[in-house]
Amino acid sequence: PPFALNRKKEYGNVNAAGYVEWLMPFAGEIRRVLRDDGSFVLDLGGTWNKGVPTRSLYHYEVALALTRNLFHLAQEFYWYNPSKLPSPAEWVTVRRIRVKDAVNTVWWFSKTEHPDADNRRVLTAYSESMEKLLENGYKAKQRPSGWDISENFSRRHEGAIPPNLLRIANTESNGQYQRACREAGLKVHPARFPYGLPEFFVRFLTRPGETVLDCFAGSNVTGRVSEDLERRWIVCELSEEYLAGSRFRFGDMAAPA
DNA sequence: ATGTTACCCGAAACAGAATG
DNA sequence: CATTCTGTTTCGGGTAACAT
Repeated sequence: PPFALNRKKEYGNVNAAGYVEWLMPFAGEIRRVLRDDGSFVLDLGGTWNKGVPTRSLYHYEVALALTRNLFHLAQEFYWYNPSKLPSPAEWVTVRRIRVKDAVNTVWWFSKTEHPDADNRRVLTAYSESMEKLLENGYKAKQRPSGWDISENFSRRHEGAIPPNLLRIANTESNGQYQRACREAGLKVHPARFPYGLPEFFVRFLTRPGETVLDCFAGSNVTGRVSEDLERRWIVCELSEEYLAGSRFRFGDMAAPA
């Protein structure tokens, strides 16, 4: 959904005060259509209290409200976008009393305590040092921190289990969607997901043939990802112009209706 | 009193082209 | 094929000046 930014984007943002009240009706409907073992993933960027260099707690208020009686919090993730600009400028680059804000919280909610999930679908390559460790062997013993590390630790699996910090740069500049929008004179959506973000959660939390819903679709990266991963998908978007542009993600180069 | 616009400030990543 | 270069992108904030 749109974040509670002080500087509004062209699609219009909601203020931090009242954000929970605004979001709750959507959350209720999402719960209604969600399978019992389904997941609800919510990407919420942070924001600042107007006029002062202190942080709003609105995204935590959202999490508290949603876990009161609608959802369980399965896990929280952080999307780290290393290519974020050093902003907000007033506090970060002018007065230099804060550092740049480069993570979004991504809340993973579920209807029951055991949503369908499998981290073997999102394994990553082993790090260089883990590769060395697997090559040279590993001495099983109790570590100083108290961890009991067994021989099993030197077994090579299919890959490394990812952390809940997702490092995904958002720098795409010349994709099919952007080029086609420019040619057609349609506005490029000003806040798109990098492909890898929805990809991670669709892989992790759904299986082929299952259905993904994005009710704040924007330029429909989620739909494109779901299509590629052979999931069924349904998206909603308020702006017909963004929806028209999103058709370019599917090779539909005809002038959108 | 309230809304609008211009201005200011700056770091890193990455795709794709060019070069070695 | 590996490296280097080029162009483009990124869910901002306050403030001053001006308009309604």
